[in-house]
Amino acid sequence: MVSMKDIAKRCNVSVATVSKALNGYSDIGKAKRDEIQAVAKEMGYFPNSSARALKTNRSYDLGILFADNLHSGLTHDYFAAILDSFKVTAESKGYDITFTSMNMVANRRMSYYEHCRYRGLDGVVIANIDFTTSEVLELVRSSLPVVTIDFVFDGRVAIVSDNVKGMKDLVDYAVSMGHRKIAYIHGDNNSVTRDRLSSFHRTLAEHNITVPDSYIKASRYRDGETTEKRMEELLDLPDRPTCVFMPDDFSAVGGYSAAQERGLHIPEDISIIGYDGIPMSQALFPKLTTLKQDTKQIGKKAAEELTSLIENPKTTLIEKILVDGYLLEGASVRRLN
Amino acid sequence: MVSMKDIAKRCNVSVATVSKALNGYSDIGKAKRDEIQAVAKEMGYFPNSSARALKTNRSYDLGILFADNLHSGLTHDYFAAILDSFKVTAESKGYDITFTSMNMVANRRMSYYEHCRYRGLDGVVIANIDFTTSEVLELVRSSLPVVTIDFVFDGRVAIVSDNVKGMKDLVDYAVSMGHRKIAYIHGDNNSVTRDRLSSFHRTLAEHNITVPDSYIKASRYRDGETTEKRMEELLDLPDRPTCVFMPDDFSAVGGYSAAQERGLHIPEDISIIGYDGIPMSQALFPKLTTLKQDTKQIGKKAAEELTSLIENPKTTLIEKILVDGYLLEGASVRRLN
DNA sequence: TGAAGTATCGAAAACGTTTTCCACAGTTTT
DNA sequence: AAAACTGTGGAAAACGTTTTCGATACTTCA
Repeated sequence: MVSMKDIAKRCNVSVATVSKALNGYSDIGKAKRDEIQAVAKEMGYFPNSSARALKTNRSYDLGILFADNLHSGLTHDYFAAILDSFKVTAESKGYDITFTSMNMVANRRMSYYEHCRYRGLDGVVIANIDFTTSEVLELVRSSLPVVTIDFVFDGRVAIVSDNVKGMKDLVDYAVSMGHRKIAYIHGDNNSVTRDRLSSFHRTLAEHNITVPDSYIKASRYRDGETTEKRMEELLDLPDRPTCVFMPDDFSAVGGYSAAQERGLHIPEDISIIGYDGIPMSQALFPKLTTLKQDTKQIGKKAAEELTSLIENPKTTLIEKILVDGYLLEGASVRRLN
Repeated sequence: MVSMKDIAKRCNVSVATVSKALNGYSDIGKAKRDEIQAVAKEMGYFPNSSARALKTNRSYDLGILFADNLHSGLTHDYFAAILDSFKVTAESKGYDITFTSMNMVANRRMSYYEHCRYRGLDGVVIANIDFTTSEVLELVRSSLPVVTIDFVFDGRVAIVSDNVKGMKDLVDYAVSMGHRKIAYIHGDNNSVTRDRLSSFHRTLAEHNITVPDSYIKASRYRDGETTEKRMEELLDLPDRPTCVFMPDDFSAVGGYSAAQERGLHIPEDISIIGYDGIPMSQALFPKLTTLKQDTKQIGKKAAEELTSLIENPKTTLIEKILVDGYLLEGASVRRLN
């Protein structure tokens, strides 16, 4: 590998001069600067990020923490999409992305925080399902720049998909289509679910619609089988709902299956509404009506906030940045009026 | 940050001794070693990966190169699953994972190879769709340890899903179910598709079954809409096939839609076969019969081969490592005999 | 008892940068 | 003509490690 020393030797200058020429310092003559840059390019020079990081305490490397209980890992559509968007805009700003999951060094397991320090990461984005573990808390309470997704910590900036508005839009839509008997199979018990659930109830209340307890079922996100079972229970109800909200698009397929196995047609016999707006939802038959979460925007904002936090620490903290989704009208909801 | 120097001062030893105590060298007394380790832990010491990498030329960081033409990025189920598995086993071996996509440094775009050198990556796994770009070639021809997925380069180790055997298994299955009129909507023109297509033809020939040209349709991977159109064309054929192979599970949903929109039932009226075995395929109704690619094994093998290449450069190269999948029998194929 | 061996530790160089401070020349101001 | 800038460049320290080589003290052996 060709280093600054090699260039310095070839140009008969010092390494300090080379550094200045290559990094756009002003106290250097134009002639020398041009010569050095030319030689550097010719010799195929590239800086060494380790040396640079060692000296400057800046790695231009961002961590992403992404661990969920079910270990769906990168196969989780929603987070994968956010991550991808995060990656794209972070890279455009000159940052690399490194995973900050569990790791070993010297036979000892490092905590997330330790891992970040070890790698000298400039900041980290947390896109977890479970934010309550002590390791996550250690990271959040540290001095490292942190941005969280869909979870709010005091004093930390969070990018959150507006689940309240999203659910309201969906309920409003279902009601506008004439539905009054609306059920909700919800996902795991976390802040996202609580937001959606309370918005579900509040919006129905605004429409003066009461929802029986039997219309609220607990399933789990991305769990088609469990959701299918809950759907069957709803379909077996004496006073069956006309429209059922699913935990998410993926498990909505379980809802489809439950209906189709009973010979019911969607949306003629039963209407179904999803959440997420993943590509698959529009490949289903009939196309799923769902709320498209703006994963691209979420990832982009996360990267922007994180880099701004890094490069400009005095920025006033807007703690919570809400990102709107939008309703994706498929053909899975029947018009009743 | 507490460094070795701090520990050395506190223990009245030199940094060299601290380094030895912490890294398990033999030329150090047990008493001192224990004391130093205790103090290190107490002071919350962690090594600095940049300094270490600078000195040793080993970063314990692996690159993953993952760029496709459609920019499906991390939302590509198949690659995301492989990546996740790669990540898990690489991490268990003490390596971190960094993305090696395009990147800027000093306002100049780096090539993949330059990027790897810049970050001092120990090796890189390439899981691309398109392996023919000059940048990928530059990387492959370099001296960096490289493992490729589903593509074979001379002198490089490749992990490839056995598409020949996979397709053979599927065709054998369809034939065993009594199907003779079998169509194939295939994906983009690349080596994977060519393997599957030739295996499709060869296996049918072994069964003395001829397939009309009109039964072979070109679509694109993960493209539900195009696949749906091709499926419609097949269904409109005067001599309609009884069983249709899809490019992949995701676009198979397009096949389902085409059939269901015509009021056809799966598998009673038309049988459908997918490829990949992604979770969604088993959430469909009816469950899709497909070939489950062993993404977990592929990712694991890739990580194992890459780390072994790094840590033990003299390993004899097994250039091509085939990974078997297995048939996932759903309910989307009707028994005709 | 002297020589040889062994165990333990440290000094110092090195990895490739960045950055501060100083030096020197030439130029402008008094 | 002295003083004060200005522009350009270099010396050297520093970042936190690893690693070689030598030094010292202590054992062991003949």
